[in-house]
Amino acid sequence: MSPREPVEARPHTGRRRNPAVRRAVLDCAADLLAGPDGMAVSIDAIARAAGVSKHTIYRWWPSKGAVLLEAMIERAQQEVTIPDTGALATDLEAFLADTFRAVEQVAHLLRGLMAEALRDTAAAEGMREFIAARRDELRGLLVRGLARGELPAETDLELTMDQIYGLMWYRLLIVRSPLTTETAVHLSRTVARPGTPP
Amino acid sequence: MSPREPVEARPHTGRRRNPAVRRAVLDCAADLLAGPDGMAVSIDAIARAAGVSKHTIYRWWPSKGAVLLEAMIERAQQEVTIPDTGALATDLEAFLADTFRAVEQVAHLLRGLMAEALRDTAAAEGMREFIAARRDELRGLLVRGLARGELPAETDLELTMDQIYGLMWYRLLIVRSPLTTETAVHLSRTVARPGTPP
Amino acid sequence: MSPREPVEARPHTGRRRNPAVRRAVLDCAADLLAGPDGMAVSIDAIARAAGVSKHTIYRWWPSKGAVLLEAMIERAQQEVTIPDTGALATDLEAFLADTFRAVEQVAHLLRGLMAEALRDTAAAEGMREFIAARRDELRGLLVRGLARGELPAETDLELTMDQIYGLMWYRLLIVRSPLTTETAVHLSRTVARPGTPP
Amino acid sequence: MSPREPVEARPHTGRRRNPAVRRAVLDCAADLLAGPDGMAVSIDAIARAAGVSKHTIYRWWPSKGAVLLEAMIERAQQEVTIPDTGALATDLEAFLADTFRAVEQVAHLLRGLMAEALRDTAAAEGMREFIAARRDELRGLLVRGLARGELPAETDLELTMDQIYGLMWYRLLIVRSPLTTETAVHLSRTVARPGTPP
DNA sequence: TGTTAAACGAGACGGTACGTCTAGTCTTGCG
DNA sequence: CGCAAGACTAGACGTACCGTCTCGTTTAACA
Repeated sequence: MSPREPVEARPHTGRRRNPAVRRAVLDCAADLLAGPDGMAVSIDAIARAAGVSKHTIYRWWPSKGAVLLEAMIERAQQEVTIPDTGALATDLEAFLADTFRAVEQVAHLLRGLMAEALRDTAAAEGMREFIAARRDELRGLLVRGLARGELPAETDLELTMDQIYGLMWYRLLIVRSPLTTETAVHLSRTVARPGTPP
Repeated sequence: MSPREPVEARPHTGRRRNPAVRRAVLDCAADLLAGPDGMAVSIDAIARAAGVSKHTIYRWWPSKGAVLLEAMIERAQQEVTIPDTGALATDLEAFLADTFRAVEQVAHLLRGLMAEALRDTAAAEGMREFIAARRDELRGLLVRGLARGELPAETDLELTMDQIYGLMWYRLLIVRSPLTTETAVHLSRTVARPGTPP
Repeated sequence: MSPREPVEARPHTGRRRNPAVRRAVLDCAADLLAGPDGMAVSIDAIARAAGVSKHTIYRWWPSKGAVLLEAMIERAQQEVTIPDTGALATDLEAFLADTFRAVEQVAHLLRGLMAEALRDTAAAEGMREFIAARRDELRGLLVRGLARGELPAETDLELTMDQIYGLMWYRLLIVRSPLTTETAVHLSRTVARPGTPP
Repeated sequence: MSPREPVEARPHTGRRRNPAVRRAVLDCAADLLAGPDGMAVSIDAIARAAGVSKHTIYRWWPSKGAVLLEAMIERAQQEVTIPDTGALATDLEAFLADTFRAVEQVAHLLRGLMAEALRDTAAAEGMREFIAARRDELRGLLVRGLARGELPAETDLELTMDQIYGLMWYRLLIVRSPLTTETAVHLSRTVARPGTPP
């Protein structure tokens, strides 16, 4: 990611919220987090980088965490498609590969967001909501697989998901090892043993 | 945890490092984190609570993260014994139950430590070291099980461990659901399927 | 002064300046200054109280100081009559009593205006003009008295006026003691010693 | 007044308040007020100029007004001596000349302080205290003159002082005409008519 | 009768200051 | 020397106000 030019030439929009401002803030927040001193980005720094008044940031976002959350969501928006081919093993593999790819791209953001969420309750809540939504997608996938008998009947879905997302966050936040397509393959196999019958 | 009396009556030890100071700092740090406004404890607050000079803290620890790390280690020291009965399923179950119990007791500390580690590289490094040590214990357990054929030969141990510790941290940091003995039982079963042969 | 209703029902006047707007702004500015947190009234507060857009205020007045100045002038307009009975002592007394009465009524405004004038050169200039006009009235009075020999021939008129208006502002801004009719009487006597000959 | 070097090389004093810091703050505050954009000096600007943390300023002074007040007091400290030769006319003249000279030197400070006092009640209170002390000095002088019969027996001392100090502040804040030794002479004559008998 | 020009409300925006907070460094003086 | 006390710098936090801007609506004046 290039160092992003000083934002300029952003015509006023009068009494309407200026979308360019929103863009600039979210982009700069994301970029700064990805930057060299990434961890710990200040609102002042974002405001300065985006050529935006601090006041404007606080007008639209209640806290730093909220800015990072929205920046992350926007960047992660690149559609993790939810496959449904009828075979859990392949669906899960595709879903995870896709998810991991998306997550790796916003790894910096996610770390910064987490740092915020660990101090700011509101940020934590927002993050949990986002996570819950994503979790629902995976649950749907697994439920279908379970219904088709592609998972042991006694499988504890929540536990399974905790293992999957747990591994993801663990690598992201703590050990910082990469989340590759290969990881997705291996992981989906431990969950949906491929030989499991129809 | 009771609100811990104001530390007092700590006689000088002259030119020797005063162990009581170390104790007071670590204890107060841990207690404050567990307290009502837990997240985000300041060095000033710790110093005040411990009746200790900030300077003294910085003489012995390089940063806030280091204090929290050591506090956590001390508290977690309550010996997670590493069982070796010859049966992976039961050993793993015992180990995880023990680990989860210990972790739940220092959950606040771990969250505070993580918040620090996400900003302070040094703290992160210290934490990773501690985590690696703990991981080695689990690896030993699994390796023995693998050697006895209690795990599928093709099992990727690192991935398995990422799943286990991932789940643990995921619940700790993000979803904040409890890590019970039951969790340990279920989890160890998904890893070492009890019926798996010798 | 009653808390002044929320301004409402002010029909548009199209491309003509709306006199009701001017009224509302000046009245609200004056009232807010007289209010409990009087010192330091913001344009936003005036706009809100007057139910007027900030833009409208800045269309008609160049700065906050200008608004306060005009508000003060309007309120002070209650005609300080310039007596000319032929006797300086009584004329001066009447003039001062009248002036003091008027000034006491806009004391809040004058303090607020002064606060502004001490920061904003333009406001200061406007205020000086107003003051100079009022000063001219007093000068006329004194000049006539001097011509009639009711003042010592060597009297320095400017110094005398500085003493009179100085006392007034001094009490207004600094010691905040009241400017009563009695003050006017005493003051006019020290200036135009009543026994002074014809 | 020269632009005052960037303050530097100010050795720590440990747990003792650093007098050099106090000096730097007061000096820079005074200098900035005297500077080209004199009116409206910010705490940030003072801190920057003095090479001092804002926090340090707020540790020792409760508000901007308090800083300006102390800066003014320090600068005005250049001992207005209180003469007592036994002749009111000459004593008063000397006192006023001295006072006016001192006041002219801190005119900028006094204006800035007044601007603050008109918004900040606490600053106003502090200023009033200082003014009252100075007023007491003058009162002593006049009381002695009155006792010696150098003033008309019916003279209202407070009114007289209001006229004197009123003129001073009026010129300082409003008309901005200079307070010269000549002013002192004229003024003292209107108060203590030189020919007034023993 | 339409068209245009200005007044107006709403309120976003950049800039700048406020006063508070924390991390981490430093010095004094006691024991 | 170890330590308590606490001053100090750096810089982030979130709030407030100023004066400028643009939008969309409303009416009066002009074509």
